[in-house]
Amino acid sequence: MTAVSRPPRPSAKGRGIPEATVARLPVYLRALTSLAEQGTATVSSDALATAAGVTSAKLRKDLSYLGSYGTRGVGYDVDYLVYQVSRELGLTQAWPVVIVGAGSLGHALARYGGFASRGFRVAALLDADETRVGQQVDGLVVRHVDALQDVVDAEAVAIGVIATPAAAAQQVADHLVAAGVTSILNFAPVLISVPEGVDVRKVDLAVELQILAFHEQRKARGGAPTHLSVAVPEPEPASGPVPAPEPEAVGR
Amino acid sequence: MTAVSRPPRPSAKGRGIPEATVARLPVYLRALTSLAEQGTATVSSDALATAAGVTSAKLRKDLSYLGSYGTRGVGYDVDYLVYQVSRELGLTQAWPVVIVGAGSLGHALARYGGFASRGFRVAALLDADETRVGQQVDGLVVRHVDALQDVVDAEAVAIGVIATPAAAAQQVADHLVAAGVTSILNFAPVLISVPEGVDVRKVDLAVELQILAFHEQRKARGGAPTHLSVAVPEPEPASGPVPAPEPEAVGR
DNA sequence: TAATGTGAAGCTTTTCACAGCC
DNA sequence: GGCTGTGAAAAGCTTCACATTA
Repeated sequence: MTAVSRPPRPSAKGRGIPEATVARLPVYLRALTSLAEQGTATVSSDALATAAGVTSAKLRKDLSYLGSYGTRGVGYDVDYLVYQVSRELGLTQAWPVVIVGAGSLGHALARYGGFASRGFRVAALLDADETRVGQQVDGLVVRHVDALQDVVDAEAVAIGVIATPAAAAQQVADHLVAAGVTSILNFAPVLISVPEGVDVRKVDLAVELQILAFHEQRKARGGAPTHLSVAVPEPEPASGPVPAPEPEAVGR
Repeated sequence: MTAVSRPPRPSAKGRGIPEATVARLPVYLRALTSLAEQGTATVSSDALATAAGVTSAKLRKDLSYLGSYGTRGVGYDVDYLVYQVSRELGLTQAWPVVIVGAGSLGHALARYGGFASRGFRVAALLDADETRVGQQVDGLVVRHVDALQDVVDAEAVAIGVIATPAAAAQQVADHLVAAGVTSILNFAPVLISVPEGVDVRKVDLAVELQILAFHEQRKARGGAPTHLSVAVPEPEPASGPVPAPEPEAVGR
């Protein structure tokens, strides 16, 4: 079985914040930061939930895993909650991050402003292609991927981002792990396998679009969204494994 | 209450594929496509599950929502399953997509190869900045965002991608919706609100990194991952809403 | 015999609704 | 009076384990 992502067992019985909650904390943090910038001092669970796009019950339950940071009858102190959520997420320091792959995606990531403002710092932008090495990207110089170990050692990098083509992703992941990186954000459209103890998260543009397409198709049922077929090969059921005739009433 | 994303009620009782399953279908499709390219004709749930990074039980359960496309004692016909999953996702046609925002992210998205090969086609790359209009990106010419309505009408675009700065995102979303787009993939780090019936999915780089940071921090507990503090403001509990002294044994 | 398809059990997440506190 | 914090119920998702079938 391929080892991939291992969210530290959510239900470590009692202790531990549910994974679903962890995934929403960054959203709350962004909403809170925005409120703080607008000068809002206090916010109710209702108002914050609206700003974050969740229900107030969910928000309160989520925050309750961190502790009791609100005041009944009043709400939450924005600055204080920003601090608590940041601390919980481990953002009391700027994490150095190494990006491997200086193609257009790597460039875009390196130039992404939300990086610096939200707890991260690009320690290096690396590429295996000599023609890209030396390129200047937003004050950063593309270095050869051979420098990976040096970068990780010098800056105690724990998080790596893979922005290479799919074909190179596994090898890059191996290098990252070997160099000591223990968390990886993978933009390559391929499953990478890593040893126990290394976390991997995946972002796949096509997957997101395909999920949208699924729902879009259901809305449009009948009204063709485009003109004609283009993508998929043939409907041919191959040799003979097709039991059901027409796949309609799919039901359980 | 802000209307945001509305996954067509997963549990429409009996009918309908669970949202969690829908989100994995694209992953299965990618694994299947890869197997097909390698010339594999038949695959067991075990092998496919490994290739997709899930358990075989989950895979079988997921596929069972689509119908009975396997053969007991044998497995699944790869080509046939590719077709069935594609059809379920609505990928029997190439969906035209409009990208708004021709900054480095917009460029990267427009040049993303996985786009064309996985069911989508960039109908247009738009930007509000006149200095970007006319730029050539991979055979595509950046057009002014005023052309949005024309593009949507001419190519029956249903899906839009927002790759603008956060400040412009809501306005762009409004324009997309007004033009007739009913599915939006939002890369801007801000919550956009849209009317009922429009689906929104979000991709936020910083959120993904922050989730990784959370787990990374837990692993490293004790071993400082970097040198010192940089990001967050002050620990000051503000005026007086702090009930708990030290936030440690958070437990329920 | 080998591997799918699926009820049923177990777990996680969400929602409800209200006691408790400011 | 208003709003948080949280048990309890409901819904959703995953895993188990095995009857079923080619």
